[in-house]
Amino acid sequence: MKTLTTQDRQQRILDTALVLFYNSGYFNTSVHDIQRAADVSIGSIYHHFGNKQGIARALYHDLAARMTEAVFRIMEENTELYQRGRAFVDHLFTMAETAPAAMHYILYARHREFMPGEKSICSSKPFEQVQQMIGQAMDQGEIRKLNPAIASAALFGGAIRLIHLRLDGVLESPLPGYAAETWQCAWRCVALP
Amino acid sequence: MKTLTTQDRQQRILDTALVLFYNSGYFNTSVHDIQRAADVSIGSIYHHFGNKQGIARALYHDLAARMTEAVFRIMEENTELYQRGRAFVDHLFTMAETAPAAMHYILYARHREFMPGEKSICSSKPFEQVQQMIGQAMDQGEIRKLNPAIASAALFGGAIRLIHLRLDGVLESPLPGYAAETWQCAWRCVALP
DNA sequence: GTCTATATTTAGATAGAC
DNA sequence: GTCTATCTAAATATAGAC
Repeated sequence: MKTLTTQDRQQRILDTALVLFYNSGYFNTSVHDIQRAADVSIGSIYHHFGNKQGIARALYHDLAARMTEAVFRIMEENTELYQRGRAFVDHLFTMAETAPAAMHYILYARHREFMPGEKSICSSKPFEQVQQMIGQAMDQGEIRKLNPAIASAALFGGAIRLIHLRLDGVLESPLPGYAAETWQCAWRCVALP
Repeated sequence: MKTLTTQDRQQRILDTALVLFYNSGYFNTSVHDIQRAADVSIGSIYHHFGNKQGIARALYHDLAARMTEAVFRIMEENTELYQRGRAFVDHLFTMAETAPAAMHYILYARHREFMPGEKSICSSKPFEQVQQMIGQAMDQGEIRKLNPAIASAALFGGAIRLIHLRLDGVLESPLPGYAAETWQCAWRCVALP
């Protein structure tokens, strides 16, 4: 075995918690479960995260930050909404396959139930970026003028729905195979006449 | 005060539990909370529902049955997917306003976390009815040929997304006002060229 | 069927040695 | 910073009178 740095330890606690939350849910996972699975002492967990909520919050901020970064990168690498949205769907679908626990935690978890005071993922940074992106495209005449909420729901609601189905085990094939058709489909909602 | 029949009592337990689950979540609601809020003894609850899961299951079956009935009625009253889907969106949006707790419980709750063995809402009766409805419209040439999962996600993913936003407090206006535009938008995804 | 009182278990959290 | 041992509160569930 090798010795762990403090950072490694913290990360391992988070990684382990994420998987347990994914498999059993936040409330069915005890701090003792995390301690056992991460092979770390319970004292260590409380030292770093204060309490169980602290673990949830740390995870939330980590994953939200990563998502923000991804959206930012996508917006830099593409100029039009059509390309950007497509890249975003690709990103989400890929992530759902490679990091299902993380995807689940971001999209699914009833955060309010265990992180009171934390603002909903729908009001968070990456979500706002996407809204902004759509508003811009509307102003520039790339897409139809629509209620912004309806436009974003129409553009990404289908993809999100498919992710839910996949994470629920209803879809058997990997999501990336659906990305092209999903996006073409969604685009029709907002495309100019 | 008036005396309650056994049925009234059971229903009141369920109604109370639903609201508490909506406000605080299943795991943050204790059986004692339900007992207190419903003004019923804890013995009564255990007598009727066996355990806490029993309450959740009874609620689930009740609400799923009501949803199945609604879908069935909509299918009877309309013949084409365009009308049926529109009526379904209306139904969902109205229900989200008049019975948010019920809507939340159906759409949102992580049922697997507290009702192991129960099949996901996505594999349940009303969901299958909708899938069938779409398949039929595809066969009859009312809509484009698409992967069925993508088609249903495209048609109703946007509406579901808006319901989530509304229940999360992100949308301030009542949903029914969005129904027409939402459905017109969604329909473009599947409309013939 | 309904009630109160109680048993049992387990969770979250802390103390204090190292 | 990490650990073990322990405390305390609360939740699910049961027993048994009415």
